[in-house]
Amino acid sequence: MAVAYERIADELRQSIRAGELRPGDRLPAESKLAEKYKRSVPTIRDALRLLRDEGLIEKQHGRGNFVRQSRTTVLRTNLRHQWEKDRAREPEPVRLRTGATEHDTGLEIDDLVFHASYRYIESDERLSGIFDVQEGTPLLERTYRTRYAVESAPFSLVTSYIVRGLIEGNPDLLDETNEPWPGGTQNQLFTVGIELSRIEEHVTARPPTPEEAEELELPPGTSVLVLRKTSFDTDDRAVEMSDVTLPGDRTEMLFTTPLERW
Amino acid sequence: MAVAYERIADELRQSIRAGELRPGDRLPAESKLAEKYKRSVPTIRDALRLLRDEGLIEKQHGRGNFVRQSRTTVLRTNLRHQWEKDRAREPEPVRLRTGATEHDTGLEIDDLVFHASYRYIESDERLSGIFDVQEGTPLLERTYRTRYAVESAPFSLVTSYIVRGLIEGNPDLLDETNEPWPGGTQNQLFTVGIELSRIEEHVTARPPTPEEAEELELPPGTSVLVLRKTSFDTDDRAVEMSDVTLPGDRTEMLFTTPLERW
DNA sequence: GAGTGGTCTAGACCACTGT
DNA sequence: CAGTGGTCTAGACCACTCC
Repeated sequence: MAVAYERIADELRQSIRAGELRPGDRLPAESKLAEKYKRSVPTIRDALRLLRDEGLIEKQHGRGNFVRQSRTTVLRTNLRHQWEKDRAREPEPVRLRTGATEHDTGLEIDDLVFHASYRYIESDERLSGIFDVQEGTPLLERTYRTRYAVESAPFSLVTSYIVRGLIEGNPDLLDETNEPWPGGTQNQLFTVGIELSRIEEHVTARPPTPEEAEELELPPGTSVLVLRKTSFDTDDRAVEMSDVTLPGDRTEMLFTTPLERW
Repeated sequence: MAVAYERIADELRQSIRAGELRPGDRLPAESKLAEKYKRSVPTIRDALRLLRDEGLIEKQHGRGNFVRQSRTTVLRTNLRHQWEKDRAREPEPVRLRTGATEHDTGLEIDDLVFHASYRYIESDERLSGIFDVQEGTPLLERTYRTRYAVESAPFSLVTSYIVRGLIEGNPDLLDETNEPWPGGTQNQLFTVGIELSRIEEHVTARPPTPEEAEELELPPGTSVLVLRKTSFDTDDRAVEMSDVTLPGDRTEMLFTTPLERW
């Protein structure tokens, strides 16, 4: 026989799955549940923690425990890369109209709030391995935050690295006040004569660091998806790398792999 | 000022990150930590739960709290699809030699243990939408578990669906005792004249259900990666769909997107 | 059997929310 | 202000591991 807090969690889980408790509903107060199940409040809290870790409920200090609503999910596809490449050579008015994120999500530019900051750093061991340069080589580090205008938490944290020497031919690329750059990184690279041939995306999931949980407003128990995107030019040289952190509870990724015909 | 259990967690986290506590090391007993920090045992346990949710420590009943070792991670790439397609028309001796998982991971067939079971079901609303068939259409449901020979937990739970009518031309495909089928699903489809043109993979992360946590031996607080793979034939018809559940703490996925040249 | 973590009690007081 | 969850105490007893 399962222990008390598991049994209580089972009963509440059942109520939620059966729809007796609907998304947004408040659960009875912890003290009420303690009376009902004839257990102490800490035991009730153990049961509720189980349900929270399963993503079924959400605790709100001073208000109660609520059945969770799913947040707006963000779709990210790998078709965006070809789309962005096609767009990179279009004239500025076309590039201004929409970006890759809007292309993926079907949103308008005005629905999104975007923030960028630039920093100059020197290549460390990890980045030197990726870009095949000596340690200490000057890099441009670009940090991006994107969120819905109507929500407070960003849905992606992006840190992008690029070898500074590659883009110095166009001083506009070194100035963060030019962000958001119409046409994105592929257009930026196009202005210095670089064409991409391939994108690699490395995907893992892990628990958030406390800092990530804070910034993404992640409920405890939620993972982050970590995507490392590396762009290769036509000489098969890594020219740009981005670390992308995405909230696991509201991100969907779609990868399409075409196959050669027999 | 942070509360007591957060402050204790911070100190322990710092010890782990600094390497004073190394992977595999046992932490002092909870009662010892309670003495050291002059707090009650439940407060110490709150601190340890934080670290467990961050994946830094692992609790072992009756033994102690241990700094976590990372488990063997499993790499899954989308290059495997083209590789599997190329292999599908090879003669059986070639197909027997190795499978897509071994191709991705660099392992030998003997390193892996594989289990399959078949079941006949009728199409529900969701599956009917994917395969564009009427509800109630007979489907073959195939369930797969794959694990390392030296570990007890599988690293993938796969449930695959296929419209039965598509594959009835080859009765061998309806018999689970023929698994593992050399050359995989793409070779199976080849035997009934089906060629794939495209694979879509839909990736999300979420907390495991209690059943998944049990089967994958996931420590509490770990997410699962959920991959829904849909295979399309040369008429752009969905011919096979798999739900793949992967442990988030030991799975890496690599997606390569080739770009058309200017 | 000694030592460990797991479950549980019956409270106390604090912090936050909404009226 | 009343009601809610958050933190914390100081124990008790149980279950598991290892010697």
